[in-house]
Amino acid sequence: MAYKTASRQTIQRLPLYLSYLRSLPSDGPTNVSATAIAEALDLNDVLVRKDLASVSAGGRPRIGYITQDLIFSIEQFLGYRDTKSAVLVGAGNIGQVLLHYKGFAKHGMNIVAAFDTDESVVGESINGKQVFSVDKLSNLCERMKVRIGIISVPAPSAQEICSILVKSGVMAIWNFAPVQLKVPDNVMIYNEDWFSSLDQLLKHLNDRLHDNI
Amino acid sequence: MAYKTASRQTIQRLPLYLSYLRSLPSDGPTNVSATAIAEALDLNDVLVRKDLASVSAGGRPRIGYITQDLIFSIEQFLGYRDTKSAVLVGAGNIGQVLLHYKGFAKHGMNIVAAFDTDESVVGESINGKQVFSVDKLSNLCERMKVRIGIISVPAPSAQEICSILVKSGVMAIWNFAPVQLKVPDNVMIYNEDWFSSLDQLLKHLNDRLHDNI
DNA sequence: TAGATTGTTAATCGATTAACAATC
DNA sequence: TAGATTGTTAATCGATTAACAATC
Repeated sequence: MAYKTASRQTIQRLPLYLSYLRSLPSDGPTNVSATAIAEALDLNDVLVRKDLASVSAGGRPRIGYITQDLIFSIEQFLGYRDTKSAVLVGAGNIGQVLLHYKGFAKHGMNIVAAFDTDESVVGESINGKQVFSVDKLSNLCERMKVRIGIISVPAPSAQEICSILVKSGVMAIWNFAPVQLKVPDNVMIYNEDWFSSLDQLLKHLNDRLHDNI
Repeated sequence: MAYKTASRQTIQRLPLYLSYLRSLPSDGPTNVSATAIAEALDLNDVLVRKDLASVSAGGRPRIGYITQDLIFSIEQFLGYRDTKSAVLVGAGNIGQVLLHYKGFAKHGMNIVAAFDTDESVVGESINGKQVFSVDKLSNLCERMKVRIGIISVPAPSAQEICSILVKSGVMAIWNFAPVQLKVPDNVMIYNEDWFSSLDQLLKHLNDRLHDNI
């Protein structure tokens, strides 16, 4: 199969299409048109067609795409269809939220273990996931060939944990600590930066309030 | 003062500049060049200058910008310098994390009260913020002219809470529930969509793993 | 057939980068 | 002065949208 690529923007929209397609009634029509998707999501229809072209085998004029095939293609493209293991470090507030999330499986990610330094949490089991001492982190990652690390520790410890993860073979890090982590070029960092969207919200609100004086 | 505007991208970068500027040693030089900022943040220097032009009174050739003035200008532009009140609805896991966050004040936002339906939490105080029954939500928002609502309730209740907030005069909503909320055009929604960045991480990891076969 | 829909090619748009003159 | 730096104007780049031919 030719290797398909997609722009960052396209990858951001694909999950939207997926959730729309999944929301369609299962007893409804088996086909769906790019025009319909575009209208439902308030996007340009050509844009939708271009995005879908980077994922699917293509639709048919007058008919559109076969809904189920499209769902499958998007899931496959995004990698939802083969499960990847992840470790979570920091079983505090945010860590607990993540450990309780049920949606990760649908996205093809499985948290196999949690880690913390706090002795009172170590040994416990949260939503079926065992919490280990951070001492064990490196060893487990290497043994299980874990490629995804989730960092939900306080900011001051984040870099240290990050370095351990990288040394243990982790290739992608999902970072919830408000720190700019330093990693080698071959490791990907995704920062979950709440303040970024808050800042935009506040900026726009501010502008609106001033306009209305 | 002429009304300054900035693109969405610029607004996203301004907080980066701010955090870099704040990180500079206070006993160091009082000036900073766009070139230095650009290098530190791995950006193009002309880009930085353009961004700063939309915020500040301008720098001087050979000297650069006065660090403190620049910090002030960015804070002012982003609206950090006048505090806005917010209410938080849903004092569960994520809600607790947000209530404990200390950084909001620096961004000009203050959570004045929390709300929940769970009787066992109502009446309690989390990090100095009182938790009220949701019944009181509408009344408090109107009385205190609150313009920001933070939704951290489970997905099924999100739309209902959202409607109450909108009816009570809230103009901007920061949504942590994984739901597409419906609001009038004049209300701004900012979704904190964890899955979006997770999807990109997983997609890239997938591509990398396949490349290396 | 007529018309809805796809997919492609060209035009537009906005953001970034390059080139360069102005300045201290 | 020489050179670092700013800010502006033009070129480039990538993404979106428009126009349109192909198809069922």
